[in-house]
Amino acid sequence: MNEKHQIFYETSLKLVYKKGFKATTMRDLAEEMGCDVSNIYNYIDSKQSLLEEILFNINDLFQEGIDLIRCSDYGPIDQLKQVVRLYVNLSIERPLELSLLTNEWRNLKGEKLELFISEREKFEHKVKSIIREGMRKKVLIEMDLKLATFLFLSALRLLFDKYALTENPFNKIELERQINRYIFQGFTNNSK
Amino acid sequence: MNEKHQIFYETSLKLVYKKGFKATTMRDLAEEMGCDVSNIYNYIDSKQSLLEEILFNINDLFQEGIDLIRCSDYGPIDQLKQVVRLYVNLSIERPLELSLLTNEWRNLKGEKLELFISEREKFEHKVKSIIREGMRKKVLIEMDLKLATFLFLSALRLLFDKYALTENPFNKIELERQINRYIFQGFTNNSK
DNA sequence: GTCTATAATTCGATAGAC
DNA sequence: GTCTATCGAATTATAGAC
Repeated sequence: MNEKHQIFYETSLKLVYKKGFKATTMRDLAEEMGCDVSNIYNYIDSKQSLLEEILFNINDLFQEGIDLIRCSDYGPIDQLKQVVRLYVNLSIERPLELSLLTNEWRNLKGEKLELFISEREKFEHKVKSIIREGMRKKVLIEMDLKLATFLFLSALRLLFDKYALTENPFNKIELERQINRYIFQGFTNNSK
Repeated sequence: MNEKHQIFYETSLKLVYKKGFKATTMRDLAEEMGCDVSNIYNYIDSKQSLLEEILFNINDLFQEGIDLIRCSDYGPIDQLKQVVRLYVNLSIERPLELSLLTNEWRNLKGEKLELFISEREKFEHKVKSIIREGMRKKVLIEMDLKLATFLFLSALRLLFDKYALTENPFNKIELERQINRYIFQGFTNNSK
């Protein structure tokens, strides 16, 4: 990936985030790059391959992250806190890619779509296995495993929205601390 | 809205949910309806107006719901539990519309897009005011108000995904109970 | 690498006969 | 309400000159 490709990659990210993949035309990309439509095909093979590149790049970071966490010596709760950290870090550092990951994957086609879905399930399954272990050890509350995995991940999955465009009031450490307290201790104040 | 319009409306919902609004063509809709493309314009004015109708219909249900909750006599936590119930009910009864609400609103244009965004902010503001009151009364934990609102809503916002396609293991009451416990008491088991 | 020009297709929408 | 036929615009992508 040379320099021009890199510039094109980041320009594409911004535009697709803003307008959506389907609504972003090659002409839009060319205008944003300040070149002709035909030049874009020097950097990529097709519009479709651009989406594939973006989505599988960011997917790789999640898969690497969760694998590192799972082979660590931490207990279930600390492993889940590492998952929180993974999402916080990527949401801050790569908010646009995370947005496309949740909003644009339906635009993949054929075997790429199937591959993506299976990767997504693989990731969820790994998180689920941590939660299952936490329930088995009684450090997490007993509840439907699938629902628990969904609830735990849902807050993290939309986190990018707070960082993709809006300025943010506090630093990464404080954000992580508040999210962890909300998730693990709950919303109700029991300190009284 | 006559009967044919109703059938078309529901057919559109399924197709747009499955393929996305941009990727769903008038020809796709016609094929699914078993009629010609030109017939569709007997039921709607344009493809764009179809999206507007769907999104503002479901938006109205949320606005009515949150307004009813806010003018009730319940305390902050019970009002938030009513918000959970609102999402659970709509996620079960109208999962496709909820999916479009979160995934397709970017495809609105001009003043309709602006209107939608302002409606969305209005709803969030109302939820936020309940949470603010809960923090003031010390029944909710002290934390950044914006982050708290985001975390509370994020789990509810993606709930439709569990009901749009997948079969589900437990009933509405049990689902609501488990979500409430997760949100308000937290993920950690403190019963020991 | 960059442009002009254009192919080949698909899109939303309409006119007009029945 | 339903069809046939089609318009005009927009789309992705390519060929070929420089």
